[in-house]
Amino acid sequence: MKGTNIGELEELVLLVVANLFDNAYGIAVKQEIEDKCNRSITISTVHNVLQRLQEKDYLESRYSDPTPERGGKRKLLFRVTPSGQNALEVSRSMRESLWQTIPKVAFEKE
Amino acid sequence: MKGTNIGELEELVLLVVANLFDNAYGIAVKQEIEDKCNRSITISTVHNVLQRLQEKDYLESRYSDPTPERGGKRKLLFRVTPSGQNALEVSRSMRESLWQTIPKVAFEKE
DNA sequence: ATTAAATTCGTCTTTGTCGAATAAATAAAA
DNA sequence: TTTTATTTATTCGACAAAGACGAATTTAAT
Repeated sequence: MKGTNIGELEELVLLVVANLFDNAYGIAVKQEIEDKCNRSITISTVHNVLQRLQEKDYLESRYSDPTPERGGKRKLLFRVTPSGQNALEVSRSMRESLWQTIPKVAFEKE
Repeated sequence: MKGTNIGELEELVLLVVANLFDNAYGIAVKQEIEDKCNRSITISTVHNVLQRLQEKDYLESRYSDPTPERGGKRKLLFRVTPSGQNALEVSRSMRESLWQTIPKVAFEKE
């Protein structure tokens, strides 16, 4: 079922891109995931996911200008599309409604 | 990284098992996912995920007695473990905190 | 040339998905 | 009453999609 669903890491990356809104490129996303989410991840994994999200039309991208620092080549900047925003909202509300109906007994220590 | 992470479907199934607390077996989980989550899924997929969640120690199981109805063989009933509950709470709060910090501009129509 | 910031490529593991096979119970037929 | 069919349920084997990484490549400043 290629393209319809949204994986766990894909959702996380989508949220992080939204957070970084005007500076969302590979390395920044990696940093944010490691800092805010306390989870280690390699840069190639991040790029892989960013690319797949773009293929699914949940992200769009453009190149920035190079920056005047050593090695400061242009960055591929990402932004969440309306479709991506929708996907995020759908999975959030689905899960929240399931949380609301969990009977208390389900989580009781016996 | 086998065993540590929790996939998107695994999380959904975990939430559904919590919802069905004393009647969480394969077919009931399948029904619940199709009804409440508006998503079609086969019974073998459900069983596969249930089994993997048990291997990860996020679910535990026991057999029920057979029921006196046609074909009413014993069911394998699942319950969320404390570890599974924790996994659910961790991913929920991680995502919620990311939602809280998304700048409004990120989701503005241009 | 060398070093640094970034992205792309190729490969492998884990998760998601299904069809078909098997098992166990009741009901119907013979 | 024993055997055949039907129903509820789980297990098995295979493959596709998502997650993950190391190494290679590109582009810019020193």
